[in-house]
Amino acid sequence: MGVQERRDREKNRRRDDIIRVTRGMILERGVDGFALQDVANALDLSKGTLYLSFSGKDELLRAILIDAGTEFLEYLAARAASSDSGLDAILRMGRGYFEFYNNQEDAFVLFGLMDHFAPEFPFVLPVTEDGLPSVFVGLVRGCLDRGVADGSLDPTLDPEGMTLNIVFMATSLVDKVSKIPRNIRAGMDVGAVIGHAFGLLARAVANPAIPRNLIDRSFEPGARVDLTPYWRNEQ
Amino acid sequence: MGVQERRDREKNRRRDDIIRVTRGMILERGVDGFALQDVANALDLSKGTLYLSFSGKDELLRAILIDAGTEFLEYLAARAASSDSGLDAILRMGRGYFEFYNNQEDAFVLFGLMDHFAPEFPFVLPVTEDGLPSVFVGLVRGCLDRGVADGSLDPTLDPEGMTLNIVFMATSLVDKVSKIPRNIRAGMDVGAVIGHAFGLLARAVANPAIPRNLIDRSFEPGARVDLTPYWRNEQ
Amino acid sequence: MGVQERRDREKNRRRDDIIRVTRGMILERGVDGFALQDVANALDLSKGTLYLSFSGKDELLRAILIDAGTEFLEYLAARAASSDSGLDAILRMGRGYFEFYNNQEDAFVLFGLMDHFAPEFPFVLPVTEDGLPSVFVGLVRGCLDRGVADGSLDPTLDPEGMTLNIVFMATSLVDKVSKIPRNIRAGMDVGAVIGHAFGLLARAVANPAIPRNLIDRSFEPGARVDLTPYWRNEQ
Amino acid sequence: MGVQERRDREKNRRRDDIIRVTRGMILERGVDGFALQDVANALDLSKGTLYLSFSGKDELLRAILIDAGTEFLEYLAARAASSDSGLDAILRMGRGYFEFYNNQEDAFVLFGLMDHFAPEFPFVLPVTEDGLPSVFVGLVRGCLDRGVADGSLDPTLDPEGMTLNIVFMATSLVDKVSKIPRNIRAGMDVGAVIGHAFGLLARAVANPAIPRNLIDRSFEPGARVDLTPYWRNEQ
DNA sequence: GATGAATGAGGGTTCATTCAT
DNA sequence: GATGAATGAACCCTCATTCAT
Repeated sequence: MGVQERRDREKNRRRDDIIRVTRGMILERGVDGFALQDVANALDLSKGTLYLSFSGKDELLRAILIDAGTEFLEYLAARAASSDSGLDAILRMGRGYFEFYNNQEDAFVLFGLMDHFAPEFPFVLPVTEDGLPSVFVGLVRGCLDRGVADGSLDPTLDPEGMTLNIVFMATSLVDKVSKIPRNIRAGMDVGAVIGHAFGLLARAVANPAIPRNLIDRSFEPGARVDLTPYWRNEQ
Repeated sequence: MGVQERRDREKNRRRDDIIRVTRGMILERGVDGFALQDVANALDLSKGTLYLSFSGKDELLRAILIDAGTEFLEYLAARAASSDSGLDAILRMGRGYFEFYNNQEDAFVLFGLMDHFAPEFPFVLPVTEDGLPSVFVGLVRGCLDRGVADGSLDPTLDPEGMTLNIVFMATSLVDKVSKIPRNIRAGMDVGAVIGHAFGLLARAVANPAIPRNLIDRSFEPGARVDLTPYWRNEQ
Repeated sequence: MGVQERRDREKNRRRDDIIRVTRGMILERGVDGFALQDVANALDLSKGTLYLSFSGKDELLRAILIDAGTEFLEYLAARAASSDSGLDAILRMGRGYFEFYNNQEDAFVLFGLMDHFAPEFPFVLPVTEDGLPSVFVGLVRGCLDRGVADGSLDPTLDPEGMTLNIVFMATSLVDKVSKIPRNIRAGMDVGAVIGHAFGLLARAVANPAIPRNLIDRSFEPGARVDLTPYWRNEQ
Repeated sequence: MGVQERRDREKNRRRDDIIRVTRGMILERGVDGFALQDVANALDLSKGTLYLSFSGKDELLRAILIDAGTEFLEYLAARAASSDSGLDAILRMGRGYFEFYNNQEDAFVLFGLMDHFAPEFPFVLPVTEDGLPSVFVGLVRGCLDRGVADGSLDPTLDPEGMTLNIVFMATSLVDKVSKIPRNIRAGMDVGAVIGHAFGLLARAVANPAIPRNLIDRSFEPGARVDLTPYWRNEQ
């Protein structure tokens, strides 16, 4: 009993070690920039040992990238869920993007590599695949639909088209950041860039009755701005 | 002399052939999806001959991607040059993005691969490298400075920070598009998505006195909207 | 003692399980088509456990193939033993071949793989090795000697040379059948082909005074033909 | 001109070298008993160089085995073609088997490996594949049909069934021989064994009016026996 | 006795690059 | 200048076997 348990723990630890080292190599040298031999060496393992935890390089990469993607999307979904209007959900997701980058830079970057690794599942596609893409697309679409219904978003909005645009832009930013070499990234305020971009998006979809500067302000860290009066009046 | 000249012409033609074929292969199969042998075969050349025009695969790829980048940036620079205000320059560049994609999709896509291939020259960096990046950065910066000076842009704008943001977002979109597989791209109105994104950017930087819907309208194909009255009044 | 006994029984059962599963895999995928891991998985054992019963893959395969060979040869030996003349013994062994194939196709096929796996003990060799070969060779040789002595076989026969020929041809057929993929084998009347071949052999070695058609007839299933009058007369 | 020619010659020589060495290794150690590295080493080449002549191990093996098979079948076809009756054709092919073995032992042996290597084309199948199998099957079938028509073969013969039997037996012998290790083979009169087997086959299919001993005699090396009177009388 | 993680040698294949011709 | 044969390092992957637990 204890033996089995310990073995599982060891196995998980091994798996985690491999993932950790590989994550680092992906971030450092890119998906094609390292060999399994490198991973094995870094862990003082033989190459064959890696195959006990993963069926091959493919699965290893997928595991890492999908993990990162899932982590990211779950974070965003949680943010959106705790909102009280469609606009609020959009704003929260936007801030989430920003905050997630600052806290989990690596996962954010890895998330951006998904398309490179699995271009057959581009996140911009509104197609229903049995994978993560639809999660993000569905997430954004849900916020827009909700916002149009509750009046917090521009009533003339085309939810379907705008979903595509937002997803496209959001994932573009992620992709972009994922390809900036670490050392250069360190010298940039990437978080601020991302925040700005989402500020723009919010302004584009909000109910026009809401003063734009309030939207901008709501993106400032720790801000607590109540926008409801503006659009509730309109209803 | 005539002999020398002809030799040079031949050499250039050879070089162009190689570039042309390789471009196609990059677009079709990706940067890592083809071998030099494929290029040689397609041109009925021997593999070794390629090394007479390029010092290796690396240089070949660089040449192609930088060509594409140059072509793209020159197009944008020409658009910006023929403007009569900073805002107009921004709008022209935005429309240029849109139009260039529709007319020169390939170059647009290849431009987007630059970062993937040469991440040491990311376009987002405002640093002055001896390469293209500074061209784009300088281009955008010039428009913003001009617009702030002539009143067509938001006077409260921080030109340096906003340059970074715009370049970042613009190149993000390009990168993103460059990674969508051709067949999927064909089913999307990518041009429209790009157009939307730049519409948002323009709204963000324009002088607030200008009605937003006029800015939007100015992005419609073939539009001729005169925005000058609004900001000239303000001055 | 009881404990020891039970342990032995368990050990034998384990060994038999391994052999059974491996047999199936050999027949299904060929000698090189499976890994020890597959065997272990099929039995819910660990790979290492297999080494408690067998010193390695080699010994395991040997055991299986030799088992199959032994089973086959014992069957033939029993058939030959219950005969009342050399010719009868040959005929019985021939029919035995045929019948064994129909009843124990798998063992027959595995028997044929012996040479492939252990070509150093080819069954055709009349040499006395410390293995099975000599059993078959001795079996056939015994029948021929007996038949020459009792007059049922062609008196001009060279027992030594003919033994070689018969063993060679008989094992050739077995080998051949063992390499026909199962699905194709299912569509052929392999038993009939084998029966024909042995009919030919019997005709070749019988006392010429015996009408050939009677020999043929004696190969028909369930036939009871008394050939003794013909050669007894001759004596 | 001369350059191209010489290059081709060199290339062919290289290819032939590889084939020669590989043939030896197949005969010595079996199809699975050697690695491309061994071949490369034996020729003082790098492993990669082999890929200039063959697309992989598969193609190399196929080339060798199919070459051997073609050579063998063409030899037999030529023998059969120069016959003056169905029986004669059978006898000639039989002697051809025998002679080919003595003269071209290696090709004979390699021919026998075809099934092992490409079991999807077993020679025993009368199916019409676009490959060698049908050649041999068709060859034998043609002889039988001819012999039944001209009276030299047993008129009660079932050509279709007998074709299968003969092909089966003939290829069985080839297979068998191909698996005997070279050193052991050297101590056996394999040619004689093969000759005997075909003698039996001939006796089985010949017109019964022909004395069997004459058939036997016709298999002796250099024999010139006219069997026509016997079956011509019957007609 | 049983486990299964770990090994490590080896296999086939690809490809950018070199260099004698 | 042009060739293309040759290289050799790398890469991913498989698997029989060992051994500490």
